[in-house]
Amino acid sequence: MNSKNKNILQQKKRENKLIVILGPTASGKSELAIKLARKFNGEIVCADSRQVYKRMLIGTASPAVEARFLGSPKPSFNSEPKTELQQLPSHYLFNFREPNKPLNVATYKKMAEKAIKDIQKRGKIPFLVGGTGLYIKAIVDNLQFPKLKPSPKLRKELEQKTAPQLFAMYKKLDPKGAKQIDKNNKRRLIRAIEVCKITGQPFWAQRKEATPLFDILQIGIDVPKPELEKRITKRVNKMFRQGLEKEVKALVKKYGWTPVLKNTIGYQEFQGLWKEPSALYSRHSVPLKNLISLHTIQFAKRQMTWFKKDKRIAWVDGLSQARKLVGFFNAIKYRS
RNA sequence: GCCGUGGUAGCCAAGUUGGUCAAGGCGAACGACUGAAAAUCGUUUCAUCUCAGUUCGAUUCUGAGCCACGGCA
Repeated sequence: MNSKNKNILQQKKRENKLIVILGPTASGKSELAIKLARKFNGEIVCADSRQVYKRMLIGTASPAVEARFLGSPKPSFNSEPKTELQQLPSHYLFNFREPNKPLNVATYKKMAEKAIKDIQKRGKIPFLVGGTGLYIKAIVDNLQFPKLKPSPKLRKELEQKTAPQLFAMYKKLDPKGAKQIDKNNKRRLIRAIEVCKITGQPFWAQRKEATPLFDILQIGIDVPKPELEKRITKRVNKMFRQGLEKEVKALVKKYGWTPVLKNTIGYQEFQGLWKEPSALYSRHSVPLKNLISLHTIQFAKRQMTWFKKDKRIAWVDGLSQARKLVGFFNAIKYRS
């Protein structure tokens, strides 16, 4: 290979970088991402299945609460000095989707890839930041989803059946897959049946990865469990102070209890609590806070279970990050 | 002090007309995960208040004690 080609290759590789910052909730991902992005001329792409939604800022600890770079609605966040705001890196895929229009992995993947490429084209470094394991995996491993949209009709029909019935159905359609599938998990069974029925092919054969589109470094933030739990409790308290209850009420008023709201920690817990409008805060806030903290802690555990499997992740303890990152960034800094 | 009710896992809670008893839920630990993923699902873990009596056998029946709750004083 001559040196010219080599150069082009190298150039290409540089243009292809993607840095992923992941970890459980409340581990400090956003903060780290903003710092790094500032330092290395980067921009941030959301990898969080809840921060994509509009008006769900406080309960998802969206970075849009701290700063208004995405035009978050209320003037209460307005007090940040302008210079601070201007220094904030651009954020993509935050706070953009209506909570009554659920986003899913496949759609997310398309959007995120587009955003990443766009950032790269402009010579900046994309930082993919979030805690949704599947969303990150979709990008990192370039997951190829079966090419069909979910069919609400079929799903509704299947929803009526019991898990054993669904399993029997699936077994007929895809005997191989049936051996591996989680046979009590209706949600998975329904999807698997859906794919088989519509495509006429076994579901298992359609779970594919492709070569990654990017040159990726995954950085995980590892916080010891007791400390993480403390941070979570503290953050839940903060959410209430910031007006979580108001936020939830406004959402419910506008959209009703949509699936997204019912499936989000920090929101779902409010269901059925507003019989007398004004009484809530003092009466329920303690048990409510505890419940939300508990669910968040359990969620963090699930996130870690997912992330721990991926041996490519470089774990940092939140302080020694810089050192571990230097090597990776050298190539990029070199460039300009 | 008297009367009543009750004491089953870290918490809530079933049941045994006496038979290797010990459901379930929450929690906890661990895990899975390809178009709902902050979702969904799996595995494991832990118990009969104490002492005595009746009995082949007591978690169940009897008595005493301790504790909790409610009522009356």
